[in-house]
Amino acid sequence: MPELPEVETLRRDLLSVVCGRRITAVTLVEPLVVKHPDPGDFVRGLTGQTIDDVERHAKYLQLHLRSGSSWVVHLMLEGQFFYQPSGTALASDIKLVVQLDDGHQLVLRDVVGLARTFLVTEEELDTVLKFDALGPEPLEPGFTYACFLSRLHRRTGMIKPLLLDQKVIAGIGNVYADEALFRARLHPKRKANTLTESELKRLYASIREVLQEGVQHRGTSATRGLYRDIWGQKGHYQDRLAVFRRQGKACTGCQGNVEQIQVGGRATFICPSCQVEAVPSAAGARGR
DNA sequence: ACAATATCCTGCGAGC
DNA sequence: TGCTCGCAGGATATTG
Repeated sequence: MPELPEVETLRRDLLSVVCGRRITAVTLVEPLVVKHPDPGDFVRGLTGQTIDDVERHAKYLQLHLRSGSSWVVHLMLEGQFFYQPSGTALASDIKLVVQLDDGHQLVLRDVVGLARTFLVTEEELDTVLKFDALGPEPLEPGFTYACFLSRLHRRTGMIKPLLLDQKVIAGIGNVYADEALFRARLHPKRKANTLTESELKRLYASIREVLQEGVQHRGTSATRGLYRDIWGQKGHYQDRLAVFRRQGKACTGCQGNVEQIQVGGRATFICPSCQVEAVPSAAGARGR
């Protein structure tokens, strides 16, 4: 499941190869992956376009086209996006093949069938994709501690589901939410409005750290559907995970073992001794 | 407005 | 062995 670090890795690699490339042909194998506009208009609109830039918004990849429109891809749980020589034998579950004028093809693959793609105008980025509703980018300079606090202001829900909410903060998924909460020594079921100032500071720093490290190590390939980069290579952050999918294994910070629990309907991994659910009783637990 | 839950989809592991 | 069942999980819709 590609999250911010994985999609950011895809973005950077893509940027290095597709800028200025013209799309010479589009083969839509599975029309259901196109959510906007209708499949025919998608193929006609994409064909002949030149790619000028690649951006990321939360877990969306946005390929800017010279027309001013954008080709947007969301990989959801198991989507893969490859850049490979044209004519490379196609794997199973290929949804879309886009030929470029450099003798390469961009391939969208997805076993589960939840990945989705769009061709949108500048205006439709907000009306169709709701980009304007996305929370702040946690690795951007604008994501200050004050910004982080404002996103959690008066929120009463459990902290982990809030971290997963793309409208609260953009780009965090199940892997990095668990890693950030472990690093901050916070139980995922803690209510946001019960977090103390020191806890909030720890969480803010931890979110940035785990995402930065994830990017540095080119993402995590430990999950179902194995994340791969545009060349088909794995990331390396799975070797550094402290809790995610490490149930039964030794905690990296104490003598205990990692456990798996359910939080908000999601599999969640914690060290029960490092991450206690109780609210600290000492002073400083001012509500937010 | 917010919180909580169901739904989508397919492969896979557990259990019988 | 082969079947069923439940789970995985990001985004979205729905319900409270």
